[in-house]
Amino acid sequence: MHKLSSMDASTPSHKPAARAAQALRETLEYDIAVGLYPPGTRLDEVSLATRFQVSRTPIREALIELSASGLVEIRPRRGAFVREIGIPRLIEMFEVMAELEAMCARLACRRMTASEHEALQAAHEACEAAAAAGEPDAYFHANEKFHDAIYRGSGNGYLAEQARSLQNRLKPYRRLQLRVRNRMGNSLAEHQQIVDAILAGDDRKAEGALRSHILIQGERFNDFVATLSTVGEPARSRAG
Amino acid sequence: MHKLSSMDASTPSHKPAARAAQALRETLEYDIAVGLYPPGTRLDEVSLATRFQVSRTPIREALIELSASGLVEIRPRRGAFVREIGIPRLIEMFEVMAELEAMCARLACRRMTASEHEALQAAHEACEAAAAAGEPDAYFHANEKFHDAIYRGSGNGYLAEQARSLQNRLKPYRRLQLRVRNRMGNSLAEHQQIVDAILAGDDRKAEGALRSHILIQGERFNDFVATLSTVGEPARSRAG
DNA sequence: TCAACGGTTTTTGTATACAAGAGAGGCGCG
DNA sequence: CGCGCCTCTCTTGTATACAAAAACCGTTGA
Repeated sequence: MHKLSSMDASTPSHKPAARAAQALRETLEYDIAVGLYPPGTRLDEVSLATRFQVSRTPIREALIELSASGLVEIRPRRGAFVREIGIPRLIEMFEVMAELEAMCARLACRRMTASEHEALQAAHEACEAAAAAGEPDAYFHANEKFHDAIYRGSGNGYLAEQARSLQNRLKPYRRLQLRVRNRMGNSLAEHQQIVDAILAGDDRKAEGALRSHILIQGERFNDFVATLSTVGEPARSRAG
Repeated sequence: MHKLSSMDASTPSHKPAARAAQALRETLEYDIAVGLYPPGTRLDEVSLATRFQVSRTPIREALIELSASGLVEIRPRRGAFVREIGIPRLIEMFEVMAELEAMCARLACRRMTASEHEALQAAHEACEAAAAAGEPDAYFHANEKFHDAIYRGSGNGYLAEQARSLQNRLKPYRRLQLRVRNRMGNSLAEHQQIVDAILAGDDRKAEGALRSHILIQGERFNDFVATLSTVGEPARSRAG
């Protein structure tokens, strides 16, 4: 192939990549997530093509994939823009996320196998370790695995996929609010309740615990952005 | 057979289409839904290009969009195939659909406006009319509008989008099972209960009614395919 | 001075050309 | 006669070329 070496400069992983477009999509996802391309940014095809040393074709394909996943918006004959999610929409997404996770928890109570129970506990302990060490990044990753263990435990592969996808979509925002004072400790306590409920098979309790666990995140995020009210809004400049 | 001279020959709508790729996607969605391309079919790019009188480029873009929505699967260097959903996966999807709709109902109880109440009742009456006339197709469309009224009533735009998207994905299967004996009448009765609960603001009841309304569909579908067990499977003949 | 108009330029969308991997089939070998 | 390898073809994936639409910008007229 060509010099793909430069192209994953910003991605942590670097696979051979059967199709360049797919690798490009992942790279762009990452770059958008970390803020290299802030919301509202126009993603110029030729600039991206020159940056990644490929032609416009795979760039376009990657942008189309991103638009399907909702990360960018393609306006006909106008180009691709990093989608601005806006606080109201974000709250809506957290609301849905809460319900998906609650559903996972409910199903997990009835369907989890013994080995899945172990995996859940292991993930929980990893969270404890990260929290004890006071490392937000480590906690963030352990937290992802914790939730993923519940998704898997739902015994519903489609549900797990959807949950994972939305979790991924909300990732940058969840990450932000982890910095809120004592959020890590509270999160861990909530995890403990969730684990207890699931292991006890109490589906009502597990469902409720997980739902509020997520809703709290949404609310905390809401508080958080309220603090930065002047910073959160100017992105809306497109309306002119 | 090949003389589908105009490309939207099989689509009901015909817009000018800013991008051909998007129109192509809709056409292919429709064609797959109605069974023109059964599950497992390989979607050859050049064949599609000649059929639609365009080059491979917009075809590829349409296929990528379809793969993102899950309708087709793109295997690297192998081509695009109409995705075989398989009964287990389908049941999983119905399970998620039930939860999404239940959530819509719950939220709708608290958030629906007066005009949305009217819209819901109007949609319900349209269903009654179609059922009275004994027209499954008309009922199918009225039913879609009925459910959409609830999605909208949830006051959660993201949720509504997701619900609509999944409903669309399940459309062909729901349509199938409408033919089951007396399903239309039962469906209507369930609708009545849902409307009553929502108008009364009884979120628990509405949630439960809508959830079982969908789950019943899934079960009926399961029964239905069980009947055709010999017909449902042969698509897996790749090994042959 | 401002607004509307027309040409120019940039950028998207599509078509075509080219490269490379995957599969089929034939050939040789065991 | 069966198995494996090699070649050849067919298809996908990418690059480039071209068309058309939209943005840009200066001009012109009121």
